[in-house]
Amino acid sequence: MKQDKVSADCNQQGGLRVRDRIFNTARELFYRQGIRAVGVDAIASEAGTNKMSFYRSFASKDDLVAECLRAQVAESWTRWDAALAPHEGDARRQIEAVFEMFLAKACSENACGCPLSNAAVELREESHPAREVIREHKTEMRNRLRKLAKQAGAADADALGDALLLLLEGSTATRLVFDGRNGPVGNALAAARALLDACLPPVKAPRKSPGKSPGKSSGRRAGA
Amino acid sequence: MKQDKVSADCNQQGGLRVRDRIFNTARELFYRQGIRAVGVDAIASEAGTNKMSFYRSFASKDDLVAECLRAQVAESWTRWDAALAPHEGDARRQIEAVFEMFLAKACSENACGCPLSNAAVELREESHPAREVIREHKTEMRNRLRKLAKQAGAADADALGDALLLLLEGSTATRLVFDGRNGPVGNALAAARALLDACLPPVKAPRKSPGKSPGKSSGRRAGA
DNA sequence: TATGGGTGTTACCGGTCAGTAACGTTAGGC
DNA sequence: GCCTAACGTTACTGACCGGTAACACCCATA
Repeated sequence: MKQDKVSADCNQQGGLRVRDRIFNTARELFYRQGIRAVGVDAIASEAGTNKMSFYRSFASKDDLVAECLRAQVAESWTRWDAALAPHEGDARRQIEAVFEMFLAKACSENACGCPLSNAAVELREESHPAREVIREHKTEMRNRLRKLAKQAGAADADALGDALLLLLEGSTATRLVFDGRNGPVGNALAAARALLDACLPPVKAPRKSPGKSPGKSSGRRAGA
Repeated sequence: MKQDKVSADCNQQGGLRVRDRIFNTARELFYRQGIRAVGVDAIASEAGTNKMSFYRSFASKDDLVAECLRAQVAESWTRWDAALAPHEGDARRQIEAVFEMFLAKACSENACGCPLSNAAVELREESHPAREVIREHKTEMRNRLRKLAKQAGAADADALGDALLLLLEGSTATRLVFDGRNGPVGNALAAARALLDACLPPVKAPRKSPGKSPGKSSGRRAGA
C-alpha cells in the first residue's frame, strides 16, 4: 500500500534487501548512539521498514548486535591485512603502517571509539553473545601485535606488543571525550615510534639522528 | 512498620542516612553493571529503601549519575596527589608513582575500567550533565600529565604527556576484556618507563645499564 | 506534649522496551 | 494464472523505565 520508498532512509541503500538495510542501519546507530540507547523500533524505521521485518531477519536484538560486531571484526582484519601487505618482510614498518591506518580511522571526523570496546562497556552480562566476539577479537589483536613485535626483533616482544595495544586502545577510548584534531590521539603514532626505537635493536644503515621526544622521532635509532 | 534493617543491604552501611546509602549503592551498581543497565528501582531496593526516598534525595537519575561521577573525580585527584606527595621535586619519579597507583587500581580483582570513560561510552547525548564532568576530568588529567612531563624535562612535553595518557586510558579500557593478571595492563608500567627513558634527558648519576625492552627497563637511561 | 523532618508504603502515570500474532500486499518465476 | 517468498501494516503482550501523589509512621527536638 503505502510502501512508497520516497522518504525511506536518507542513506541511499535503495537496492538492498530489507535485511541488509536493517543491518547497515543498526551498525551505524549502534556506533553513533550506543547499543542500549537504540531500540529495535528505531532501527527498523530508520531502515525504512518495520519491527516485524526486523524479527523476520534476526532472531533477537542481541543476535543482531553480535552479528554487527562480527562484521566489524571482519572489516577490521581486512584493513589490517591491507596495511601490512605493502611492507612484507619489514615488521617494524608493518607496525607503523597498522598504526597509521588505525589512527587515521580513530581521528576521522565522526569517529567515536572502537565499536567492540564500546560494546564491552555497554554489555556486561557474561552471557551476552557479543562478549565472546569482543574477547576473541581483542585477544587476536593482542596476539598479532606481539607477533609483529617479535618479528621486528624485540627482546621482550610480548611487552612491546602489549604496549602498542594499550596505545591503540587508549587512542580509540579517548575519542569519546577529545576530538580527533587536538586530542591526545594526535601523539599516538609518535609514541609508538618512540617505543619502537627504544625496544627494537638498531637497524644497520643509520638514516637520521635519534629524536629525543616522541614528537620528532620518525626514523630508527641509529645504533649504539 | 516493616522497616526492619535486617535484610537491608548486605554491605554494612547501617549507620548511614538514606541518601548516602543510595549514593554508595548507585556508584557501585553503575560501575559494576553499567549506568543504563541499572534502574532507579534497583538502586533503591539494593540500598534497602524505595524509589520515593530516592526521589526525595535526588532530582533525577541523570543528576545522581553526574554526582556519582563528581565524587569519582574527587577521589581520583586525592589518590593522585597522595601518589605525588612523597616525591616532591622529582617529576619523573612522580610520573612513575602515578602510574603505579593508577595501574594497581586498574589491575585489582574486580576493576572494570574507568567509571568516567565508561560513562562517556554509555551517555552520548551532549546535553547529559555527566558529559561536562567527564570532559573536564579527562582534560585536567591530560594537563597534569603534560605538566609533569614538562617538569621532568621532556623536550616535547605535550607529546610525552599525551603518550602517557593513552597508556593509562588503554589500561583501564582493556580491563573490560582482559583480566588484571595476564592482561596487557601488566606491561603498562614498563611501557611508561621505556617512554620516559626515551623522551627524558639522561640523569646525572647512572645507576643501571639501559634495558632494551619495556619489560626490563626499571632504571633511567644512563647517558649518551 | 506538640511539631516537623526523615522515612516507608502503596498505587499510580505515561512512555518505551523486546517480541509476537494475524492478515494484506507485492512481485517474480513457473 | 498461480504459487510462493518477501515484505508491509496494525494491533497487541508483558515487562520495565523514570517519575509522582497521597498517606502513615517514627523519633528527636523544642
